[in-house]
Amino acid sequence: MDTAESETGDPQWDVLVATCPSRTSLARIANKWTAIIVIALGAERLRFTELRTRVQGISGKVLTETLRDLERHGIVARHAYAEIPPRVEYELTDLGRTLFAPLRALGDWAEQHIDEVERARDAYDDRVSG
Amino acid sequence: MDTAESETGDPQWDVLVATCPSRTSLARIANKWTAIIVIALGAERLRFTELRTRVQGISGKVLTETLRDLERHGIVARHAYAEIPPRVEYELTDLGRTLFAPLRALGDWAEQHIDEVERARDAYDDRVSG
DNA sequence: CTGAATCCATCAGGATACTG
DNA sequence: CAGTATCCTGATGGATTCAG
Repeated sequence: MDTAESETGDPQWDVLVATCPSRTSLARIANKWTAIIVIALGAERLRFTELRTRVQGISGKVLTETLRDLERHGIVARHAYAEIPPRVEYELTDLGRTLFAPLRALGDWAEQHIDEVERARDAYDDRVSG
Repeated sequence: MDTAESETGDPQWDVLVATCPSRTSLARIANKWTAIIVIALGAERLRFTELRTRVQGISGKVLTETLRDLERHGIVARHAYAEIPPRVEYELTDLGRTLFAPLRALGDWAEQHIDEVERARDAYDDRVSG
């Protein structure tokens, strides 16, 4: 191992390469809201408002926009029911489910290493301002 | 399994919770440039210009700023040598190395699922504009 | 309830020029 | 070489209001 372009071919598709289309894809998934939304939808299919409740702190506008774009990228599926009042449910697609583990891992990292990160941050700020 | 707060305790540190400090942390790591930089540094310690060359498309300013913040979060270590011309090398800290696998996984995902994503995008755009 | 539309503040990030 | 300092633009994202 392991520069990842060793024997499978396609060395041109490398996120380090600026022109690589996977860059666009990475920009979409390596994102705070994407991560949190995919994590929230990992457990269960949710309707708009439930989702908004779980993903605390997100505005309706941003949730809508992010969901639209995730839908466009084939990561989330949108199910609208012609009822009154309207009901719209969101769930991960098969593709989206393959993304759950990596993003959940990222969320876990953030949760598990909080202390170390905060200590590092305090130490750094001391070094700089102190 | 597995809502992850099952038996280890600390259910309050959940990225879904807006006030959770891990949010800040997640925002820092779930980011395009962070992912690419950590991936680039995963293989080897690099000096500024080498890094800038590998992380194609990043401006000097953004690279500097991102590295500073990663240093502050304890993810990257900066080694400056008092030489002329100056030499500064960056490498992942121990903490940063624990972040490599999750972010590399995200990069791999982007590279491996490019085709599916692009197909989904085309289909979506057809549905909308067509 | 879902979400489109609008307005507005903030910020990410690029270009350029300059310094030790 | 490795930055810092400015300036500037477009994107991000929050708040609010309105509509189906």
